[in-house]
Amino acid sequence: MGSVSIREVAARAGVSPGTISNVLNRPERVAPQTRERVMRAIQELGFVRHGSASTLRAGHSRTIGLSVIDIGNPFFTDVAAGVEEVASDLGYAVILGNSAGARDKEERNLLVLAEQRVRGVLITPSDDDPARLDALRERGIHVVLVDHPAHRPDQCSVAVNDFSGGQMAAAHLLSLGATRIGYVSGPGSIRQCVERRRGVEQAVAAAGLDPDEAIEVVETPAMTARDGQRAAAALLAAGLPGAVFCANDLLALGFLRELLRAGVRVPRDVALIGYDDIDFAAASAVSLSSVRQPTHRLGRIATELLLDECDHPDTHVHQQVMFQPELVVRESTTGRALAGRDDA
Amino acid sequence: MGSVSIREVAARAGVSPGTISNVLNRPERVAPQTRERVMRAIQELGFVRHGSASTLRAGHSRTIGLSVIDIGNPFFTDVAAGVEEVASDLGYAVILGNSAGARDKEERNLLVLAEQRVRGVLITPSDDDPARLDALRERGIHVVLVDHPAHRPDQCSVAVNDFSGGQMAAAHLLSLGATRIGYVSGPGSIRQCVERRRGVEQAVAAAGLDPDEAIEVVETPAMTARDGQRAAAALLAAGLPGAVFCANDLLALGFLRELLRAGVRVPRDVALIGYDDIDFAAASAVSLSSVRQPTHRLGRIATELLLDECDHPDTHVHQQVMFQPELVVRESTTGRALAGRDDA
DNA sequence: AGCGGGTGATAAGACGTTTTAATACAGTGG
DNA sequence: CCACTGTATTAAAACGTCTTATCACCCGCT
Repeated sequence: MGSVSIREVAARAGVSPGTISNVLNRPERVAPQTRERVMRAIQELGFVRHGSASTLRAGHSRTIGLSVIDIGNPFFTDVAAGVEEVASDLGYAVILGNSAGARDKEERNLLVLAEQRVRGVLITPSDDDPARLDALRERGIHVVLVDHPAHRPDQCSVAVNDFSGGQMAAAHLLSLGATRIGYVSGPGSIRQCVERRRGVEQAVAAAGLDPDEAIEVVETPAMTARDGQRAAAALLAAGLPGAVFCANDLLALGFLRELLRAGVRVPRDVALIGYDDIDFAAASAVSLSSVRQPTHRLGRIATELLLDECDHPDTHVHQQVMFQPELVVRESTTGRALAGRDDA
Repeated sequence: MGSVSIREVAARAGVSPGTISNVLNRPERVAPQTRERVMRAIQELGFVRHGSASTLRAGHSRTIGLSVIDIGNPFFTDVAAGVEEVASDLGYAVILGNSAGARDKEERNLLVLAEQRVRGVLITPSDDDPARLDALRERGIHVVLVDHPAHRPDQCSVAVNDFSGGQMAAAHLLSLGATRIGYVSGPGSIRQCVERRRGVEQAVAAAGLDPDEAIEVVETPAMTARDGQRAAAALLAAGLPGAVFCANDLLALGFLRELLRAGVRVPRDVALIGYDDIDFAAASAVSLSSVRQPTHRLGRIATELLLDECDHPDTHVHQQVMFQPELVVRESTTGRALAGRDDA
């Protein structure tokens, strides 16, 4: 039942426990010969450092938390993959929390992270309330916002311009001759949904239309394909606009599916565009136009900022990074079959 | 800079530190009135238990590890969602590791988990070598295999019959009149791929064909859509069989995409079936036949087994759970448009 | 009054690591 | 031969919690 401690390694190598610790944490301070001997003892005994003891004494861990809204959404798994790459490279482990859009779940997850004394947290907040995050910061846990611009200059964030993305999507639909746009939004509490909507309104206004009349908004409780299906059913009953913009691709794919099931032709009867440009968007029944975000980079850069903040708190300067999204046009808004991603 | 310790809470509540610990861990042993007072002190001071100190002293944590092969695969995120639900309910946190199919990455992740002194590990091994897992068990870390049947009776596992699934898929293709089947396999090191292939061989033999002649195998380095696309390109060059079975849906979706791009009609020219029945399978350009697995349950049950093993080691009995997969027929093998999942 | 049993709370010693200050030692220049 | 500098190592004190044994107290009973 082998919990080998630093002590036994020390005995085996004929040195003091402190030296083992030095080999582990500042190898350069210990003579090559001793180092070698210690390494061998570690190998032979199968020693594995007790992370908790280390964290307890050192006052901080080599762990960061990642809190996302929906781990079932490829957007977030792409982000997570980017996070994991960087963290892993710098020797940090990642604890993943899925808030599923529920505020209390998010809160529970953050509590767990606080208990684990994570070094920092990457979070896509499920609402706009900064109180919880300030509480973390007061505990000495660094926080970087992901896919959410920081309001204040004393914190890091990495985001993509959602207003602009909404504008692009709507402008594209308008350029196809649409005069009425359905906007399938996620929960009104999610900032991204609100921003994209503002973008739509702006584009509609710029086209000389009245936003109140030209935009039909459907709010869904979450942002899954199922919610998209339901939204489509609702709009089919209420009167379908000739152009629809869904706040993410999962919604759009569900929406599309319901339309096809009902015999609606896309894009002939309805032009449809999603958001995120997840991999599956290009492969759907009618390939889906979308607004692409640099997902993977989002994760990478957020993690780099966070770990810089953790490891070099004195030289670190807070940054609010803002990317620009990119319109990707496919069949669902043009009818041109197999208009694929250029990099595919 | 608020690290409030149990000590300060004790002072505030006018009791000893030991009592705080009791309130936290065995509330029933402390008088309701004192408990109340302590709770208030905890609230007022914003105390958060130091997980590492707790783990160090108690000898075990409230954390489990989950190691998967590809977090970008919806199959695994579905599993992860199930895991997270159960773990969270029982007060456990989940540390997620993505091996990306690489053995050394998996090893690194397991090391991190061992350092964190996780209570147990749920793992879908990326190869069939039991040594690493035995090493974990020797450290007192419980291990449950996910999507991988245990060879020995002294460990828990939750799996789905891959042999049977491969058989189903192949039998289905054969029933359509195919005489030659392409099998797009993932890496040969992955057990699931091998089992499914064995199923295919069995089905082919049962149909009176010679497996060596009737089956064309393409091994891919990983199991992503991109690999599927490459496989399709390869088979297009080498001569496409009239029926193709991909070892998972990501491969199949990529495969499908490349076929359509090349002007091949599905299912008329090629019948195509995938595996896993991820959500996106039903929504693809030509909706994808697949072999459905009870993904979410896989995660839930594996976690229940693991935590039972952790929390009740004396009464726990090891189980090897084996589910049966289910054939889901859609357009890509029948041409019947919009043959959807019955629950959609 | 004395005794036994039960309940609640406490004191103090771990747990395994990191870190600080101290020590030993070899080499160098005077 | 001494004082000094540096380098390599060590001893010992933390870190915050849990836990074991102990203690104080009250109640009811003889």
